[in-house]
Amino acid sequence: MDVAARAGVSVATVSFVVNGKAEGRVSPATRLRVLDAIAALGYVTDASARALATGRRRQVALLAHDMTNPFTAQVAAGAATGIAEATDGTGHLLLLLAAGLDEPDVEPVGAATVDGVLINYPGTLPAGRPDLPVVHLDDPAAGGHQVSLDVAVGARELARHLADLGHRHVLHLDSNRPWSTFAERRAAFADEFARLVPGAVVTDDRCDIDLAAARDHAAQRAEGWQRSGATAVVAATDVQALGVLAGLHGAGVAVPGQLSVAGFDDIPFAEVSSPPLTTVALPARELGHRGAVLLAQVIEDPAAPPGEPVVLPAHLVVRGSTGPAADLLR
Amino acid sequence: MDVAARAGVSVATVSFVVNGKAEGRVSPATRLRVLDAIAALGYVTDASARALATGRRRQVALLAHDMTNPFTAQVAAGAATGIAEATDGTGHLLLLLAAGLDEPDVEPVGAATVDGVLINYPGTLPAGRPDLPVVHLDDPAAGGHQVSLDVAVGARELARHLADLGHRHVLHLDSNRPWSTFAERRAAFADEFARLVPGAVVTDDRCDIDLAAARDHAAQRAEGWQRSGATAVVAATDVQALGVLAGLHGAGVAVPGQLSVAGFDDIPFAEVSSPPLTTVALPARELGHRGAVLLAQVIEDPAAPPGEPVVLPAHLVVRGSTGPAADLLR
DNA sequence: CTGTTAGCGCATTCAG
DNA sequence: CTGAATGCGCTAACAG
Repeated sequence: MDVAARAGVSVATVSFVVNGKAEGRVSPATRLRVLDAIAALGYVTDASARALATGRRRQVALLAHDMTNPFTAQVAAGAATGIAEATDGTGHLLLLLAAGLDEPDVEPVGAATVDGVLINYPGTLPAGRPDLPVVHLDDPAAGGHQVSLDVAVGARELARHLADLGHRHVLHLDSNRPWSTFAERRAAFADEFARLVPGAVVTDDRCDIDLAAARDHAAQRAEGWQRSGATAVVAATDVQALGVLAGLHGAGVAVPGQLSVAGFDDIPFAEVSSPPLTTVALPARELGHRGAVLLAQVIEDPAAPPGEPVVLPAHLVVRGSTGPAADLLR
Repeated sequence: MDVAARAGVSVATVSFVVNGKAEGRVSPATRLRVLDAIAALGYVTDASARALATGRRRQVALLAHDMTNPFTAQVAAGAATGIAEATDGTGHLLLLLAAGLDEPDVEPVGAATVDGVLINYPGTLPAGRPDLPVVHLDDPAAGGHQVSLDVAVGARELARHLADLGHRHVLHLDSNRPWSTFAERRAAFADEFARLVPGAVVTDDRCDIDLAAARDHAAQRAEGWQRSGATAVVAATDVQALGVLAGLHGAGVAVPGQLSVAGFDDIPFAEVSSPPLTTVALPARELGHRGAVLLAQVIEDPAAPPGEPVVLPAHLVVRGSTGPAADLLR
């Protein structure tokens, strides 16, 4: 290092001040001299070299299926602040392993590029590094460290809400992805709904988690749904629910007049649709945040056993897209 | 390496087959033997060590202001596919330097963690590494390598569209960020509008690029806007336009009956709002994609001069939020 | 076609 | 309190 030369000290000394371990090792005077030299030379420590020497990559990855999805984006934002906060000073970076809707590229995880992984893509687990710190996000079926959402509570609130409004037949529009969180949403809703209203019927349908897909699907099925006697549709995600809203609007179906609509997530756009969407709010940002903090701990102490999974509350947010069952009005 | 030992070869040989440079150097037989050993031992090459040895980090960063913004998310998605495609096999990773609305953390760029940077955050430039490959996204004011959007063309189309509908007074809701792309949007629109309609008036207003902020702003100003004689509002971004739509709806203002609304970007949600948003479509995904491809080239050959900036076309998409000027109907 | 060797830039012992 | 030496795991010349 020429920084050492310029300051007239050894590389070790420079290393100490750079890493904040100068305390009790380096005299304040030389420390300042080193700092000056660093500033003068515009020296920046090489992350790769440091990683090689320490074994810490100072990077964590977020594995998700689609950054373009508002929910995922919120999780990412939360994870970013969380990891920054938890490793204050050490500064871990967030590596996004989520591009399009297709399989994410897990190779970098194997390539020892990261110290840990946040997984919000159920079923996708990094191979080749069995002891890599991992925390699962909203994947109750996964083992190990995880932070989840209590979707069941919200789903039950939604069931009660619709029951109170006089609905007896609801169409459940599920996602095409076989993830446990979706199974849980459906089960909790259907069970509670059946418990609450005698003779309740929940019809199942499904489509991709995609605005356009949901819109087209709804536009096409709108008439069928109504003919079947359904007075409300509950979508597995807000993206789908908003698509449904658009599809129904296009088909001339009044919401909530003829059909009530609700979703899960409470993404920002849910608040500004017309009508505003009734939805089970899931704390995406906090999910990411808590997950990152947990991951930082696991990285710190990989040996620690999983412990109780963190469970974040979900609750129903009632807005304008749900109203009295249409058949009551006839 | 124990892989070398297990295969009975030297580390160099292993390195060759791992890096696909075995052609003409290693016999197919030993190559297979090495591959077997790798598989058996579950060996993965250490990215840090490789980076240290080669000087290539195999990572690029995307500097943006808010991953939660749909436009940014699309840019990121495009960049991810672009970088993957451009470096096929070499596989660069995408590092996201964008969390909340606050200043992104540029430190990693300085820490030599990346081979290059994609900047979609005008004004923010990585310090300390003057020769780092950089490509600017949609920042016409920036020098060097860049891929931009021809927002002016779209803005003029929008001006013509509103002029044709009989609008003479439009309120322009700008962003609070002093970025050249926004200045260009406003200028191109206002100039063309003034050229097209005699006595045209464009009133300026502004608010944050935030759904809730725009909604509240619109709800509060709705009456004032109308009293001022404005018959249309053009927002700098779709996020703001959608917020305005919600705010006006809440205030009981009919769109496009009393006030027409238009934006810029054509984010996915613009298509499903009610009414669907008329907007100047900006190819966000391609912006990211092309930017990544360009960056890969610059990384490949840093000495090459910038050349002509890539300019992507923007065009108006007319949907339901714009209609005849209200004063014509009176 | 394959093995040997010298760093890449830094953090960390161990002596001084 | 400070300096010199060692190695992290890998790649790229260079020999053989």
